[in-house]
Amino acid sequence: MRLNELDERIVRALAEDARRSYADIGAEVGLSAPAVKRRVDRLREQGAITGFTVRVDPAVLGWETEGFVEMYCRHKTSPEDIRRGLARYPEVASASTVTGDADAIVQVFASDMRHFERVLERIAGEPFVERTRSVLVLSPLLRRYGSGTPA
Amino acid sequence: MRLNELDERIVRALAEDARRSYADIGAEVGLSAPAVKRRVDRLREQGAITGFTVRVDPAVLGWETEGFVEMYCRHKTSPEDIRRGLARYPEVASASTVTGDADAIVQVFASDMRHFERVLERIAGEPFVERTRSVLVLSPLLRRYGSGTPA
DNA sequence: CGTGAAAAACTAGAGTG
DNA sequence: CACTCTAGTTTTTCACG
Repeated sequence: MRLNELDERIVRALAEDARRSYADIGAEVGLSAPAVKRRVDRLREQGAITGFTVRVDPAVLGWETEGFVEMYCRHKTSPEDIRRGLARYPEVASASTVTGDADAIVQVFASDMRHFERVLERIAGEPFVERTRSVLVLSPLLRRYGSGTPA
Repeated sequence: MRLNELDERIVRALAEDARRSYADIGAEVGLSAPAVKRRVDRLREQGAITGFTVRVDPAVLGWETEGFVEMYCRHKTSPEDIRRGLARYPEVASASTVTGDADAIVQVFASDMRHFERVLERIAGEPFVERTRSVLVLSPLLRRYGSGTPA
């Protein structure tokens, strides 16, 4: 599915500021407020827009420690198994299956090193996990588009 | 800076749905709508909340190909050099310096494989880059908290 | 899609503990 | 100082053309 130009401009406006009024966005793209709302509603129904969220400074919420965990899984582990297993961790901000040696890359936020270690141990103990390899984030350089901050 | 419990619950509510009304959030945390608004305003002033954004299915916006690029940099490359160098790429959603062999991990979104390859070549050609190693995302399993989608 | 009216939400100000 | 209450304003929402 692709969006037409109008939908894309609306999404772009919302990405910059999701609390702008429909009338305001409409003035920018050349539509009335109800027309903008109708399109946003439709985009939500179609799953193009999956929600609205807030961009937060991670440190302020106490998520001081961030890392990436490469997961090596047992044979015959399905992506859905991994997803279900990881969904239970609030510390997991994102996870994807990937090409290369590892099966998945998991982005983890923790309050401190001890917390990170504890999460890592629990993940490594999941039945579908063979082993893990992780790197810690030293400093986040760039974090655009509201990228991954736990709540 | 740390937040008190009330602020944290408000932020958590907004992270789930940034368009919930103040009154609605207030009912959950035990405050009136104006009280919630005042706290949100203050959090924005303090920089704890940096904005509101929309969660979008990347594929719908034409970002079909995602990958992680490990960067190995020349000696004496500062984090700030890396940041400045990568900030010019709209395809770069996030970048962090990390522990381990590589110096930085960069998350890249591209429209397709050819586009991804082109971006990778340009990044590898940056003067501060020695070599890169990249993995492609096969399927995104989990993407919470508005995690990294280009606009 | 736009218009216009009703309902809801926002927000500034005043008053209270 | 932070809250609630109140009231005016703006925004959202929906029916209709």
